Amino acid sequence: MSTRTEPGPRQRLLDAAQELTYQHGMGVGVDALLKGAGVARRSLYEHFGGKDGLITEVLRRSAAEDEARYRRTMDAAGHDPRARLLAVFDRIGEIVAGDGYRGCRYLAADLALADPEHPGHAVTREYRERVAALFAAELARLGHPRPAAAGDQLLLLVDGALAAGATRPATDPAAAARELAEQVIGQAHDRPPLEPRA
Amino acid sequence: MSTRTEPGPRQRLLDAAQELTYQHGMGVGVDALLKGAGVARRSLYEHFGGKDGLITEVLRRSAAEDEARYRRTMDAAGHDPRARLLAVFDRIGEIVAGDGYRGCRYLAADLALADPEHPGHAVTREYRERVAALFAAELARLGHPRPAAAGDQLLLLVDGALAAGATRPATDPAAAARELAEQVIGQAHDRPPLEPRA
DNA sequence: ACAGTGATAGACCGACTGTTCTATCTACGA
DNA sequence: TCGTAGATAGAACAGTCGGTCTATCACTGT
Repeated sequence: MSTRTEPGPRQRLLDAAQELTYQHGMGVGVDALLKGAGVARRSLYEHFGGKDGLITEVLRRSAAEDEARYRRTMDAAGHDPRARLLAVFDRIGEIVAGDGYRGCRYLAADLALADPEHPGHAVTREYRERVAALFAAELARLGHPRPAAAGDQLLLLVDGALAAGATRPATDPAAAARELAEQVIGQAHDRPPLEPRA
Repeated sequence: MSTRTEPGPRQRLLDAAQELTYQHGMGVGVDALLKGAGVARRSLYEHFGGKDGLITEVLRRSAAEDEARYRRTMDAAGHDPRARLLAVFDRIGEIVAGDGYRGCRYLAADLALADPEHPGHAVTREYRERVAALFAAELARLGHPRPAAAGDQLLLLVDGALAAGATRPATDPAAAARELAEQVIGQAHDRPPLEPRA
């Protein structure tokens, strides 16, 4: 009955945390999150149980958004699986060139959350599986002999490009990854099916 | 005159910090570092000026060690540039499969040190340039038409494999990266060979 | 009119942060 | 033997951490 004129504390908290954890890392203080959201301290603990809960929820929402973005980018590229996959790397080029780009949020989260039991890890893991499956589905449509393995390769290229985009932006990593992605995709056409299940 | 029977506080501090910052991230407390090194509090500030100085020095030393390791791995593979480059990916496969593997230390440092002015960033940046140059030199020996760009591609594959090794170890990312590295290296010849090597 | 609900502000907590300090001990050189 | 340098232990600093608490305000439906 609200959420129309104003987002409400929970939404504001998620929005602020999504932005602040990305810009300043997972180490941002609770106070900064509260001030950024304009929200009472108590609201955080009532809605998310604590900082870890908030972070996990931020990762979950980001992952859903980013997966949807992948799908939209691919859909905008038409029906040809090859064009759809390459469009991903073009999009990554834009993202990496953006002003506020500070590296892949999920990789940063996995590296920063030292505790392997942190629920955030499960979120990032499942997100990667979904993206890899997204790629594999296109490759399967192309008749690729190893769609799953090649999908993993594409995800590796994506992660590499996102990492290099943060550390060596001058080398145009998205274009470099795109070139290699073409090789991966090309294996669907002019390469014999090697071994089934390598 | 010393350093023979016992490493001395400075060395012990570097050793402990190298280990602890990798295992628990850059967020480890000073107390943990001191306890891990068995060193007095004051020694840290006399030798390194503070935690940031220690971290920077740890990155510097790690980078020197890892660059030397790259060279050793390549030298052990003989003289053929192709074999020397691929040996790197085989080595990464071993590293990633190791028990204590927790991701690339330099990428983690860049993502964790939110302050872009932190001196650690310069260390990691120069390290990556040296490694990329290392690759480019081998590619030039192979007569690759774009050794610098291809060296960047190999570094992207390395970073992607190291990242995926931390987040999706079951997908054998080193092998996936190695396959793509073969494509990069293969461009040195007039015709892309396309001969499956797996 | 009134209780219920959810949000607010902000004091407060113990634990921990990086840092500075004094004081003591030990080893080496003059 | 004495002085100095370097290392030690550990108290203490102000600040921040994540989290709990009380109290107040605004809105809602009955």
